[in-house]
Amino acid sequence: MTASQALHLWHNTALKLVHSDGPDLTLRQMSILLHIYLVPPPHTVRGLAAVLGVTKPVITRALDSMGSLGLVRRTRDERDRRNVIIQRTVDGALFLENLGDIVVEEARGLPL
Amino acid sequence: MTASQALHLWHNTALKLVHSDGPDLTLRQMSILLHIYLVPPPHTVRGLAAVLGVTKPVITRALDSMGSLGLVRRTRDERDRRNVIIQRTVDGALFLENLGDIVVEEARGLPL
DNA sequence: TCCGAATGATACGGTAGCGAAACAATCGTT
DNA sequence: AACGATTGTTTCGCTACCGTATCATTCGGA
Repeated sequence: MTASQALHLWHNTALKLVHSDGPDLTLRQMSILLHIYLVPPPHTVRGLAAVLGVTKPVITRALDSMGSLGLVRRTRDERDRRNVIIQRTVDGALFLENLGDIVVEEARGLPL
Repeated sequence: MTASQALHLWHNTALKLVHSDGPDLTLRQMSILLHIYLVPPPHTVRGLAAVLGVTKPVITRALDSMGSLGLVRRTRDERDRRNVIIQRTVDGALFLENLGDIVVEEARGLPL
């Protein structure tokens, strides 16, 4: 894959995401969501903050937003009640499934 | 490319963008920037609004933001002074060059 | 039991985005 | 010259995000 192809792929995919009337996630929110769904659990606020290199309130806010969108769910860790375990949802999985399909589709139609 | 690979590609790239202390562009801003640099000129506010499917103030605001970041430049169209021509800059080209390199690099290291 | 450490949430002031509507400048036509 | 159409910008009220600092809860060891 060349740099030019990569930019066209990013361009076409971003454009489709803008066109779709789905939720309008920040780059950070997108990163968090992808991390939760692609990396084996458990996921905590502190862990995500470390991985993303951002402060904890950023994670809390992102979980608030995506939680009210139904993309993610919070549960207390019963073994250490200070922790919050972030869990996947059906809607979140569908959302990312759709994203993956868009990327694949755009990659297929790329100029050589 | 499989959907899983696509998601990993998106994940790794988004993560690198979050880590980098570069400008934090919205998905819409990213779309606009890519369009300006990948599609032959001329580019106008109205044209971009139509392509993105958003209102004109969205484009004006995005150009304000990215203009002050040096990623984009505005010029009056002297043949029809109602139009504003959006032009590329060296910094904008460098920014996207870097993005392309990140995507290519991440695509290379993808799990099979 | 008590006290420091750790985790996540909240408060605060500031910035930036949004859509809808109104505005200013310019053009083309009459 | 005058008028309507077109283009881009601005304004308005609103929502959401940011980092810093602080708070509440919980844990674990002295």
